[in-house]
Amino acid sequence: MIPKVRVRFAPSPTGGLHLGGVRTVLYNYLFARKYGGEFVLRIEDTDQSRFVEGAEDYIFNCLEWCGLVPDESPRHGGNYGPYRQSERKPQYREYAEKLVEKGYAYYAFDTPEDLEKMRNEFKTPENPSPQYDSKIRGKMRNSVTLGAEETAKLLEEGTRHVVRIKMPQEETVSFIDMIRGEVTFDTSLVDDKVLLKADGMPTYHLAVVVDDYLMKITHAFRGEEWLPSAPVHVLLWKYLFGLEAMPQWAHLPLILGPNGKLSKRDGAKYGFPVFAMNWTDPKTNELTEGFKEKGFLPEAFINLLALLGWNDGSEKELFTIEELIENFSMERVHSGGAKFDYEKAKWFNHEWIKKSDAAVLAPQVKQLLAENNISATDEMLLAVIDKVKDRCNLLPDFVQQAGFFFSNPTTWDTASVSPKWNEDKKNFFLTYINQLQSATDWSPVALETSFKEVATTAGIKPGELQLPFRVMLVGGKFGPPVFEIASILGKENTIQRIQKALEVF
RNA sequence: GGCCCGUUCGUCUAAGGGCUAGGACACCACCCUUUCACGGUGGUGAUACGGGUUCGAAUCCCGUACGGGCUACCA
Repeated sequence: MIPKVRVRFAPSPTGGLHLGGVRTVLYNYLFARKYGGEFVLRIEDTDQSRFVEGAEDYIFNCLEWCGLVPDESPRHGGNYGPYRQSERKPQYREYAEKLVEKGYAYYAFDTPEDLEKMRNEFKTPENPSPQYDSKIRGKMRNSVTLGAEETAKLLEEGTRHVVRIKMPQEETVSFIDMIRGEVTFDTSLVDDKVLLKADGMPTYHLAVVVDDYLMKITHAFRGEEWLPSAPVHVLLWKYLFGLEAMPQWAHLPLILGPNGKLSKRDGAKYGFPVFAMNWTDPKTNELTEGFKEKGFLPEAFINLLALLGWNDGSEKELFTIEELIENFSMERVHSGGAKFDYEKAKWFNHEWIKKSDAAVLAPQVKQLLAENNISATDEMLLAVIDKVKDRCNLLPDFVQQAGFFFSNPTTWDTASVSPKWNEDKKNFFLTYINQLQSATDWSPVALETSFKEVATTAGIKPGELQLPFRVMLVGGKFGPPVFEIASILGKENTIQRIQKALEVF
């Protein structure tokens, strides 16, 4: 029987959720949905010193906004809980001790000062960062050097200690990565990573293996930055549960910023967001803007992230989440890192705004307008959104593109009008107002027809009058075709705007 | 420094030995439009380098260069 696909996303709740994290969630989610499996969210909070208030709530909010809701999590429950590693603390020690018993790990009593001393002592230009490895192991205070008796005594006395994996000498560890194929490591070159910390909490290395096993994870996806420690995890699987039970790994390529790996600390300093949603650091109160607040649609955000490192082999670029689920495959994930291109990201959003129904956009647009003290009437709003959404890349663009429909201009781009403004043109508009007063057909076509008739009668080229007309109605040189604007504005408001502008020009 | 991963237009990528290396974003030009967009047409622009293997290499192998990641009792 083929086991049911189970995947997990395991963030540490230490701050904002960035692009790469969301993409990892997305690939997990797509994979789980595609194969009818389950998507688990596990909180990796084994480092209590890095606990950040509100970070877990924030992660859930981001996932909800993205529409990537887990099947199992601290919030959603499930049969493999608890889903916070801090709440699973007791069981890790058991596995760590089992490893020590079998000779695959050992107790180490070195203090942080001892470690620092060791690093300084062995640091050379050729080896700037000495590792606690098989060569150094024999020179430190641990159960390998101290012997059974002394070790037992220290343990008895409650001496602070950690458990380290004893990396074997000159063994080759390899595994098949779903994206990269076979990856090979020489164990002699990997250090004796700490598995259980002095406070009794596991490190990531122990926790990820134990929990993936206990939670019956079948496929483990994570960022490429984990590749160097993969041999440790493979060995732990071998020692503890057997390689047959190990999930299939896929190490996702990194998403790069202008200067390498996009990290949480980069915030918005590149001129584009890196977090899914606004994040305020509770300690410094520093706010980092998110894609949501910047005006991205979640569908667009998901779409652009999916295509950053993956494609379906065709030239299709716009995908709904359903289409992504159907077409996704880990084998088609590109192995090289991808530099994030904000211009293209905006293009994706533009495309999604264009294909979204006005009714879907309406609540958000209304909110945005309200924030700018413009109250939009519902009757007009849908028509307006349909007219202007082609020219909006980000949601806030609607403020400029749609705002003038609901509030009369208070400033006018007179610089574009004045140079060619004259009495004849003013008279034209006076005449046109009269014409409009008695108009019964208020369609764009009718408005344009009468506009041209009056212009021709006055002996002025209609084209020369359109720009002033636009500035009268809009305030500036932007917006949809001018007669469509007038049509939506209605008779009273259109005439009112012309009269007002005539006083200013 | 060591280890690991990677390398096709400026950017994201297609082409799993075989036509003039395709598409998208961005950029430029033209068309449409007497605003700005949308749309349409066209254009500039890439296989890092050197060796092999092969009738034939972007594709397979080796080396070099470059880029990235890791090198914590962080994840």
